[in-house]
Amino acid sequence: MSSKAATDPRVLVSRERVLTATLDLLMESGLGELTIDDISRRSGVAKTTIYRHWAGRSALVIDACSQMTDGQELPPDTGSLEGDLRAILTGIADLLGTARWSSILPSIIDAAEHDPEFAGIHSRIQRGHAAPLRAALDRAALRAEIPPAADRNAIAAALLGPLFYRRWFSREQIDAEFLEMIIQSAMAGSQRRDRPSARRPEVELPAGAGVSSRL
Amino acid sequence: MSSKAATDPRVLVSRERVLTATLDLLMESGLGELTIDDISRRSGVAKTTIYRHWAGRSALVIDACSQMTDGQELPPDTGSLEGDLRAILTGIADLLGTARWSSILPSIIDAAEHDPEFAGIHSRIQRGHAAPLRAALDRAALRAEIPPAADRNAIAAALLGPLFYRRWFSREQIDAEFLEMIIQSAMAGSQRRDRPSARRPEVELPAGAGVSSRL
DNA sequence: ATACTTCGCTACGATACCGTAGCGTAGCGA
DNA sequence: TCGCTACGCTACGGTATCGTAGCGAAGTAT
Repeated sequence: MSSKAATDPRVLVSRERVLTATLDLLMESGLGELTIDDISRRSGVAKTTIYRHWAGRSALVIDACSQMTDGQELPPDTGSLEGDLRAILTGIADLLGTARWSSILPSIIDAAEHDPEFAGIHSRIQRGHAAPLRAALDRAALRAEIPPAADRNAIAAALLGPLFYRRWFSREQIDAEFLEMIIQSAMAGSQRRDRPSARRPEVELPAGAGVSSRL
Repeated sequence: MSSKAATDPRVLVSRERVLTATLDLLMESGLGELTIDDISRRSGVAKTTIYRHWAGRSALVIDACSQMTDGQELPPDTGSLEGDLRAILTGIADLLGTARWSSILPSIIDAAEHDPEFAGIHSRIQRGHAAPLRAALDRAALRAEIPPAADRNAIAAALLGPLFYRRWFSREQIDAEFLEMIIQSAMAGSQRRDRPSARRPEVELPAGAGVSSRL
């Protein structure tokens, strides 16, 4: 009773086979097509065993998605903002082309739009791959490469947004020139901008241009 | 036989009620939860009637999504690139906060990831809201506000990407300061960049940083 | 008025997925 | 070796959704 952590190797292999099968199916067919029976067939694990470990489809999917952020590499520190950005964005561009999560994330985002539990998962994933970028921007602020009052969330959006846009919206190729252009743009744009909350309480938009935040 | 276009008012109202109910349900619960029975209940149109007009769920959803791009307004021409961008991005930010499609698009993007038919729909929608921006960039190129050889697709990504990122990825507020920062960044970044295809045939990336395009 | 079309309704059969129960087997730990 | 645990398997009952058939009522056009 002291440790609920599974030590029995049979449990571990069952869990792993199910989770990987879930991610595979999620990548191939999306969240809408995902069924427990398919997972059972694909993983070779009996459906009853799956229900012994997870309460249902929802719990399983959440579990699988949650551990999708594992295996993160530490952010590099090249000594300059430009070098950091180039390294980080190149890595992300790489993931966008190959990694499982670039196929799965749309399902999670869609689910997050309607289900608060998935919104939480997505929020964690989101913070996950923005973290190296935030760290690099913090270092750059310390080195005074960007104004300390600069809105780093906005800069992160200016950097990551275009990449994601190309992967999921315009479906265009991401090449080195594109990355370079994005980096130069963001660095130029970060020079004269203040973080709003540091100066004024809040700025109202003319015509409700805000997003009704669900989280 | 000359005109398949429905003139019978009963057909028209049936079609419209079904389509709007479909979009409503799509917005509320997403594509994964959408069923014909729900659409029938919500619209008040009998299920059999729905099947008289559409071959199945897929055809109906595609039809509904296709006409989501209608009602597009003409892009303004303020005379300067900066003015055009401000007007266009403000409008998009507005839509992101209120319009139906900002809730539905994630479902379409997710479906596009696995279904080529949805990929086509998404492609059309995508071109739809990038069109005013492209027109503005073309005008700016004619006025030599940006280099004629500038990669306008990349600039569009640098402008739209951050907005979409805030709406669906980071789920942060989009305020006027953010828009201004994005506009300034993109305009600065657009000054020294060439359109790759206009100079060299194609550039290979060092480490497969490209997106395996499905379309 | 009358012929034609469309609709709503009920009732189906078929299929798929859910989640559970029971039983025998095989692997694990002491 | 010997309990204990987890597993696979089969078989369920329940539910939801699909897509279709048939019929009478209501609307449309001429």
